[in-house]
Amino acid sequence: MLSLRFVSENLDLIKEKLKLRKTDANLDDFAKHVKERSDLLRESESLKYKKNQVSKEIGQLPPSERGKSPQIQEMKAVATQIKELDASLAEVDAKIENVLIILPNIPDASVPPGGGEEDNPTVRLWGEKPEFDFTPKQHFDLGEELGILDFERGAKITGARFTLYKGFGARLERALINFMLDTHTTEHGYTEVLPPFIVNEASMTGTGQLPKFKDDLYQLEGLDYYLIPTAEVPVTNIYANEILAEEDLPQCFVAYTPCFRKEAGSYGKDVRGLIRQHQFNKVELVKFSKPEDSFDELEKLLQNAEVILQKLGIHYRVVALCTADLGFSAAKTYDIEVWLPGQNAYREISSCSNFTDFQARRANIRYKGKSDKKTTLVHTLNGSGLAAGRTLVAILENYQQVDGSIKIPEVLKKYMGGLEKISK
RNA sequence: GGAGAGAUGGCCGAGCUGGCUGAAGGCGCUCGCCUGCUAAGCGAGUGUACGGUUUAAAGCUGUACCGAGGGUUCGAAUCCCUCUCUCUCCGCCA
Repeated sequence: MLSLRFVSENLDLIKEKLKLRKTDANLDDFAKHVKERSDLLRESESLKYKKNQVSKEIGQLPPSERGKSPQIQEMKAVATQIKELDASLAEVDAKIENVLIILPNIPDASVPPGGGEEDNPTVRLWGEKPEFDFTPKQHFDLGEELGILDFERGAKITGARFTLYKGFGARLERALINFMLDTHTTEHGYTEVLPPFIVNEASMTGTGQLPKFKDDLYQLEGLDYYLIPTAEVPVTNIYANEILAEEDLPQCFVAYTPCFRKEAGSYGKDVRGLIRQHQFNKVELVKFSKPEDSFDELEKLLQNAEVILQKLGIHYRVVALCTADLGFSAAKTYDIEVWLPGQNAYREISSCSNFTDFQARRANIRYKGKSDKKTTLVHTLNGSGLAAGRTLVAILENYQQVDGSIKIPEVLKKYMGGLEKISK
């Protein structure tokens, strides 16, 4: 969320930025409402001042005289007036809040302008596309033939976009999760957390999923509880409504969680295979940083995520999301896109973002300076490190052999009990 | 699920027969003094948000906040209602 003050003082700038993002918001009456709010607030507060003063005077009267004090009648009227003013104020506040809460973050100045995915510039490439002297297969064919991925039974148990992993398929996914967690905790200094997989409405609002993206979430019937679409939600909310000490920043967390997404509006996209599931596993990196450090922290976080693919020896590219492709809460985002030879395409495997103070304002996460003693909103960041399911896809497609077996990447062998390859 | 107790400032902890309580007292922390150093001691300070004043900051000032939301009252941390969470006991359970 952007601050009321910032928005009301920069309406034209906001409109301009919204255009870049290709989003729309009705800001027509905003200035009017802000003025109205400030008038009501002032009036209400001055009446409250009067009421407080007079009430104090009444309290000082001897008890015998209190009952007949004309001031009581007078204050009765004032109290009614205050109640009416506050009711109007609440109405205006709600109008303002309804606009602010669905306004996206402002893209950072370094974000490339663009109209869509095709305008995302490539920041760098790592590794090379592997050469095959046969036609590489797609992961779902490989997985089914090896008996490690069972899409039909997943669909039977639950429905479309749910998959049953079996044998070394299940083991490989677990190996990846452990490999990622170990790397980030022991080599990159992140603290591992295992958060709840169900969160309340306040948490979802804090990170920006609610109220705008309710359709993408699984809500538990009759409750204001939701299945998490990413660990970003529970982990960022660790510090909701807290004030941290400056010397405790930055704080870096890594969490494995399953993620649950309705994928509303993606019918017909990636219908086969593991790429787009309603439930998938992900290792997520989350940071809380001082404002002046957050863009440096983003670069580090991105590199921490890249290391996973480097260690796995899989070719990828990093793209910077352009203004139109940026997510709702993000000020800047890099995507890591892994090479999938079976698909002959790069596919997103991680998204690393700096949310600046956008989520911190919603979730009310601040820190107190050591010298200046001021409280300031922190900056929050996060990125996948990485999506486990898609990483498994990348391994199947990049490490496939002509006989349909899968070589195990060196770094994963110890997590696979020394296994060299998965074969029939 | 049943019965009970509780939720106060960074922490502990009073207040809870309504007004003098933004909130006693202690601890912690910060600054100053003192001491050869440390400890002890002395003095002052020590929440957040929003608004007004100000070129700006500081300062001054107003409002709100004693788990959350409503209510009663001229006036509520204190009374009433609802909710959330924590703890104890019983039941059930991985």
